[in-house]
Amino acid sequence: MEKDEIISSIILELRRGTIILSVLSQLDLPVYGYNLVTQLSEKGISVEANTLYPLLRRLESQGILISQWDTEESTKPRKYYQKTQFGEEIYNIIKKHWLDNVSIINSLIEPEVSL
Amino acid sequence: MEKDEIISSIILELRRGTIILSVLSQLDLPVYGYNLVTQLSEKGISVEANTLYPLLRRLESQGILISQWDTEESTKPRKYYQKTQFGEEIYNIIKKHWLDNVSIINSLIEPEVSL
DNA sequence: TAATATTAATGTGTGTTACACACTATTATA
DNA sequence: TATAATAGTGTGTAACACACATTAATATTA
Repeated sequence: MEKDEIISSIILELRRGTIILSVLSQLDLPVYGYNLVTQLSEKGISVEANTLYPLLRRLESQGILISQWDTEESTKPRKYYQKTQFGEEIYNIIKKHWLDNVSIINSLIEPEVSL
Repeated sequence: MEKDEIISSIILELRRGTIILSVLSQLDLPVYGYNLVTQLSEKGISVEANTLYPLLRRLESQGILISQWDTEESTKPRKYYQKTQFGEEIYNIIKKHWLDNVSIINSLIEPEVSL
């Protein structure tokens, strides 16, 4: 296994799990999948479309999101997702976990934070 | 799937990947596995021993760590791990990725950061 | 003191889960 | 007619949890 492979596999694991957080953060208003990809990409988070679509479906099956087809517009049919109230609840919980975890890890990797 | 299951599975994914970072952060000096578990636990990171041991071996097989048995002491034999120079390099790279990623995600989940 | 339980320390094996990657499919638009 | 927009499926991989095994030292109790 080469250096680049090693690094990218570790980076992959690092990003893993944070995708849900990123996605949920964008769903205050209804957004469709393809738009999420570009939107997140613009903000520095690169998510594969073929990762995102199953993720959205999974979150919907868990009751975190609901979706609605929009076939009215003069464009390809789009499936808009938004958080349910349950999803909002979940989002706040994992957001807290994230922030806690970040501060713990940051204190581990940068012991000379203070002053 | 119940609420608690959903949450803990998401949290699991969130923690996943950060374990390597946490572990590497503790290996400036040689440390043995069991000690890592307790040490990280004290600092707020709970890692299962049966997660850690394979992880350490994996990192060693990738050249990130080297190990050395200590059978001299009047205790059970301990396998001490420390970063190689390559490991140090990798650590710095993924640390940077982590910090970048954290700031991106934090800006996503807390749009009202400034001032 | 002897017997036993607990802690310290490392290890293996299996199942689950999410992500990447490759692919298909359809409709607008350039 | 080709490319972008939009959604989907299927397979492989890799890491983690969980359960279990093993040995040696220490603590507890008989």
